[in-house]
Amino acid sequence: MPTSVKEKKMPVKIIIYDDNQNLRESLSNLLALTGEYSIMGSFANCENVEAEVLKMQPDVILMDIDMPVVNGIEAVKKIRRFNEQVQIIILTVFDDNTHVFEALYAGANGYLLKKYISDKLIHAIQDVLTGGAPMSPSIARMVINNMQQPVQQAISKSDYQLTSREKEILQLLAQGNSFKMIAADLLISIDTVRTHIKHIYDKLHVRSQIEAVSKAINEKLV
Amino acid sequence: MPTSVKEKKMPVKIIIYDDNQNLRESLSNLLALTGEYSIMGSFANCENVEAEVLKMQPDVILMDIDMPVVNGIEAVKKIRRFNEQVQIIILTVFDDNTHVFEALYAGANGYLLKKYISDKLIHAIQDVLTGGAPMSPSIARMVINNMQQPVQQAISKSDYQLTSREKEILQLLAQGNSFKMIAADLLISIDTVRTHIKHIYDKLHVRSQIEAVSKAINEKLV
DNA sequence: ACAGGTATCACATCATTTGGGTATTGTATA
DNA sequence: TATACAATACCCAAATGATGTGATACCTGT
Repeated sequence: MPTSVKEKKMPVKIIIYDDNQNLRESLSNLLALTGEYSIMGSFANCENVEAEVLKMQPDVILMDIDMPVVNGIEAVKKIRRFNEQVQIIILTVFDDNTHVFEALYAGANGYLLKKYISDKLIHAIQDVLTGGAPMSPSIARMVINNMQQPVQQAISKSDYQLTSREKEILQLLAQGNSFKMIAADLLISIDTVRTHIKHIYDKLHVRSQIEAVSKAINEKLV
Repeated sequence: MPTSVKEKKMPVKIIIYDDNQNLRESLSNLLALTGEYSIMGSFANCENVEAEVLKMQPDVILMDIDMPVVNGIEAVKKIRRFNEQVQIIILTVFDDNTHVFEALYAGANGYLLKKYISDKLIHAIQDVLTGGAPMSPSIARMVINNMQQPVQQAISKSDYQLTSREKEILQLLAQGNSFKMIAADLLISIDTVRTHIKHIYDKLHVRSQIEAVSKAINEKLV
């Protein structure tokens, strides 16, 4: 968890990257109104993002995605190579899967659609500073759907009615143990292991160790 | 994306599950104030959740987690077996990883901490109905951190300097093919397959098929 | 032209796995 | 109580895999 809770008094240092000059000025004005934020700089592109971040040591960066020369996602990656602390909020018009996930994978802390700026930006900045991750609701939905996918496969998947002993043995097998090692582990004879494994093969409709392990791991049976 | 946009006029049908009677009444009152919501029912436990949801066909369900008999996460799973449309918002005091992910995996659409109910509940209900996923900011942060993990593993992962032929053979092996089948597939002799596999074992530091396949799949080499 | 790496093939030996069986015990259940 | 199933154990014969040693051929870079 980030540890960027500000001490009182100290204004929050912010840098803005966006190629639209009007927007940069609007943001600066909006943030200046509160008196709690100090705009260290605002830039139309990310050509010198590393130097700028290093020099100004901002607490928060507001980052557009679609900019000339270096796009915002690349810029986030560059920043994250040397700075894990700064809170980065993406401000963009893109609400498609690709942009959202690339940005979050790259290391962004929040993702706010531009249409919500006037409503939510101040709140979003407070969120990231207190360890939250502000996202427009539609973005959050995409993220959740993304994490649910593998599970929905899991739900539809049958478990082949393996007994608990058989699951145990399949698990040991999938971890790379030989019959002999499994027998030693479970304190039973190797022939018993063989019998269980024969039953497992029958139930999984496979004919060898390798097929069983492959199927077990791929279908997350273990 | 969900298609539960309500037509005007029709009030939004809501069911509440929470074992705290005071909270159930507070929620009902809060929602009744606006006149846009119709509380179809509120229950202290999920014993008959399936029948209730089937009968009342709610648009939104507000679900506590910690309830006697059937907990909220199990209830979400039960509901999702027959109803994909209803929007489920978890209302809970739990903000730990386990509860959050289990709930979202189970099929919840939003996750709101109880301390934010007065501030955010109305908004959260609007969110889920318009395809959003309301989450408390700290919850969103957990979700994002979770999705960033696998990538960081991926980056640090070594490739053991396998040649392309070796990777090809390892892949076929991990799909459950015997040496014989691999040889037939690649139109080479079984002894050649053996040799490649010997080299693979050396490079992966393993001594058997299963160990190699287990390592390959778990480290996403294939 | 030579060294190093890759891909190919062969032979031999020993260990492990597989595919048929059969059988005993205990537990749960119709 | 009779039946079914899970877990245990054993046997035999055949297939497959593990390991070592050696060899040929083709690139690539020096």
